[in-house]
Amino acid sequence: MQLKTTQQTSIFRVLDTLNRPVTPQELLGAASIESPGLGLATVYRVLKKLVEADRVQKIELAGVPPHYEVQSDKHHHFFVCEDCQRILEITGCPGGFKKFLPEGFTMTSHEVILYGICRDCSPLTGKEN
Amino acid sequence: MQLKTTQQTSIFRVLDTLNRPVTPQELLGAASIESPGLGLATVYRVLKKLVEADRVQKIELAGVPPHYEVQSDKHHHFFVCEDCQRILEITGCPGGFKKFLPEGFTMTSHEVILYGICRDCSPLTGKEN
DNA sequence: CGATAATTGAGAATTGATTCTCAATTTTTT
DNA sequence: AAAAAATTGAGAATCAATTCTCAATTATCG
Repeated sequence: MQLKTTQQTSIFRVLDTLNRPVTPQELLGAASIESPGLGLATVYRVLKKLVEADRVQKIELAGVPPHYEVQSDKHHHFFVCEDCQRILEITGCPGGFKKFLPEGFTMTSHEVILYGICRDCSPLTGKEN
Repeated sequence: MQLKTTQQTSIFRVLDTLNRPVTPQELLGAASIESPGLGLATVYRVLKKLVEADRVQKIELAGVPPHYEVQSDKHHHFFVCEDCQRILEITGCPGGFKKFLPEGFTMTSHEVILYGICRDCSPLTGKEN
């Protein structure tokens, strides 16, 4: 997929710059600065094509609405802040999950999600304190 | 929460008997055998109360609709069959996730989801073969 | 340049999960 | 058993995420 219009370019660039999973709404807000008047429908349209082209990944985790982020090539997992609801990519993985599979089962992939409080929301280090 | 009516009893008993995460629709189908005419609204009503009473857990995993299962006291994770979409509880956990947390972050819980093909859907051992 | 095709924004429509409404039925209380 | 309270089923309503519709705008081609 080639990015032709101003809107498409803005959406992808902003997503790439943010460099973390964001909701379509968040993306609309951020990309609207570059592309005033941008509509949510366009954000969804472009995201859909980018996902199909495998340039963007849709991330669905329990407890938070779907997020999108630029496709990353390296194996990673996620951290969800229970306070601000932000998602952060985590690098690193303990691995060795296959041994937990029941007999006869095959594993093609796995996901690890850590829940907790991020630095910004922590009472000791947070921006609010 | 005490189970008073036939419907409530059936819903909980069937859920307990199935002993795996199921969708409200699946539960409706199974419990309808014991309680003919059972309605989906009642299934949701009872599930909601059971969840509030901590006797049932709502399980939300990416790619599949919400499932419900009787509360289990032991730490566990899930396996999602990419073919039949069934969810299976997995016991065991590698642990040691905290070391992947960025500085200043706190972890309160974690989730591990294994995706793959279950035994029944496997071409070698599946029931269809 | 002028026609045709593609894209966009706004809001309506859709989708899937869940909740609400309300009359009918069942249960509980007295 | 009569009255009051709770529960139920069916379908309407809601809710959040996403898609569709359509007229207006923009881009592309000959």
